Amino acid sequence: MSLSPTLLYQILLKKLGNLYWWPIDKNYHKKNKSDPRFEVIIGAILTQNTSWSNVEKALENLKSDRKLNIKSIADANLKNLTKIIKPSGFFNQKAQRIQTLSKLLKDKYNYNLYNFFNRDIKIIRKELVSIKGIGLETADSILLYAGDKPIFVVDAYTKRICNRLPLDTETSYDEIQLFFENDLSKNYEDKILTKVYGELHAQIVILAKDYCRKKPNCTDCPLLKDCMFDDKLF
DNA sequence: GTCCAGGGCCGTT
DNA sequence: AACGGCCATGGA
Repeated sequence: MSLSPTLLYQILLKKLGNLYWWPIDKNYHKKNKSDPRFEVIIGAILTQNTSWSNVEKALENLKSDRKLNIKSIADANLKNLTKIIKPSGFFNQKAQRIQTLSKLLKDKYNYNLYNFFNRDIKIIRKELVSIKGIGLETADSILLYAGDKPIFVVDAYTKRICNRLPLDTETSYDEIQLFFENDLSKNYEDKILTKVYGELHAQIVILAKDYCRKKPNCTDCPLLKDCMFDDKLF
């Protein structure tokens, strides 16, 4: 029998456990900290084709300058912002991108992420994708990890794993996303779907980095028994 | 030194 | 629709 997204999730959950990516601390007010949802939004853009360790450096720079908030980035001098986020790479485009989005949150939503996220998922997604520099994956990462919305994020790793296992799905972003969501939503309650989608995406990233690499490292792979890919032919 | 990272845009075919 | 070049730092 072939692998389904649900079975994939169950296997990875057993082997890798919960990864708790970008957990949103809802008591951040009491700790006098900045809104963690905004940090997730900025992180989602800074991590485009970039290792997370580099993104962390850029986020630390923003924090130590007290610039990790909507107003500071919206009103920042673009050249200065570029310098601050330099370690994240592609700094010219990324500075522009985080400023464009921050200005939208400032001008149209009055700095209020509740106003921004408390709408239909598809409407928010369309608005995000209409911003130059925010594509489908970045938009969905923001919706899932910052907006707490049940939407499955598809990345290059997901596509690679679908090809290798294989998982029987089409190749376009939206088709792959629907393939995962249709299957998982049949097997899990609505109220935990956001959690399931968030964990599975994170688990797939770990799987692809540690085992299902470009040059595959199948020894000790959690999916060895369930995978049709033959690394001896590679 | 080489490879690659939790993409997206733009131009060409 | 699909593909190539480009953007750039830092760790393995």
